[in-house]
Amino acid sequence: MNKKRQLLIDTALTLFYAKGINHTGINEVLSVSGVAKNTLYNHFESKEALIIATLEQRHTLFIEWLTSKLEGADSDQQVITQLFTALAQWFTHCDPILGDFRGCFFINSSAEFSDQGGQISLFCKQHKQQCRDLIGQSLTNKDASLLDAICLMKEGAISTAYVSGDVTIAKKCITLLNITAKNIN
Amino acid sequence: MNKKRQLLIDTALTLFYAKGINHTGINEVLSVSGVAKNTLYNHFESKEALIIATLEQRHTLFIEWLTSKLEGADSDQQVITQLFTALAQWFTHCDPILGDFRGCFFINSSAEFSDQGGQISLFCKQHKQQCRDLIGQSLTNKDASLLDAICLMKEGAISTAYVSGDVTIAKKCITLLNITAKNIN
DNA sequence: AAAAAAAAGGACAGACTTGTCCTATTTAGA
DNA sequence: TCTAAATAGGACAAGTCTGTCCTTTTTTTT
Repeated sequence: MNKKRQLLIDTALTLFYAKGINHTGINEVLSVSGVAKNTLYNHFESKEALIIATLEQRHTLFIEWLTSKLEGADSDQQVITQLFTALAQWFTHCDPILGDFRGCFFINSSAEFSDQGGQISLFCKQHKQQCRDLIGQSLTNKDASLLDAICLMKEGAISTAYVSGDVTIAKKCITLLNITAKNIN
Repeated sequence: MNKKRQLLIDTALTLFYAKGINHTGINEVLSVSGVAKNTLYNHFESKEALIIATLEQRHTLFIEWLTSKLEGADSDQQVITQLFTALAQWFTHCDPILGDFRGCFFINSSAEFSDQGGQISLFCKQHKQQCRDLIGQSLTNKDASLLDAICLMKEGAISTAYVSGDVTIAKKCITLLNITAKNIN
């Protein structure tokens, strides 16, 4: 049965993202999901294995979300607009796919586990790289500078929205990046 | 004696920043500092009180560092150059004041404690606001847009340097922000 | 030098954590 | 229907954590 496995991943991801991984015990995942401890350890070798599975789940979800949001953009200006409009929706808790905004799950997880070079940090790094690649493919300007600017602003916006609580920042990025895009060559 | 109190804060800050707050127990702070548990709880009501004290310590240190790095800049272009050159030094572990780079202590702490509206999250938010104010005071262009761009890039650079391990990103910000600065009006 | 405050050094409680093991029950496949 | 796998439901071990309490020693102040 993969149903129990999936239920555990879904429950763990929700709790990990909402409360932080270290503040969520295995027992809480079990009581919320209604699954027995025996079953969890049949599917996952350890808590870390469950963490990795939640990272993979969130990664798949986020890439799907990002892909759909970038779809149909046929100019760099449109890529910028669509991307940061989508981020604004996420920040204001108006996105049904990504759920209640509590920052970036991967940035948060990297912060919780400062095991540099470890499995968790490595996964977060790869996630960011794939997001960058995806945005890069949507751009017609293949100069790396514009992509740099967009990704920097994206990371900055996520961090600012979460730490400073400024959810209006995503919209400002659109104006700023359009200035950059027009003058980068 | 404030010496013991300060020693506890220094030791805790070093460990908290290096390993994360949740992965650093009180007992480790005690054994590394050589202070007795009794003494710690005479100076601090709880672990959370010690955490707040380390945040205050780091805040003071960071503001001093930022102030010194922005000193003498008499153009916006120079503010940008000096700020991101300083960040580059920090990222490459070449800064003796801020110590080994492990991301932003405040972003990390916010990620660890998703107690939105809680004491820790609030302090992190205020720290970011004060950094913004300090940079804003150094700028001659009092339009908020340039300040927005600089702060967004700064947050993005810190996050990218830590999660993606790209320490070259700070230098790229200088070029990008100079484009923004020239075309923002 | 005497009195008071601070710190050391442990022991310990209580709660929490992950992970193992056992038996009974339910579910799925042959 | 019969068999085998999966799950439930606990008990439990071994470790962690924060925080309290005690006595003894050191340091500071009067």
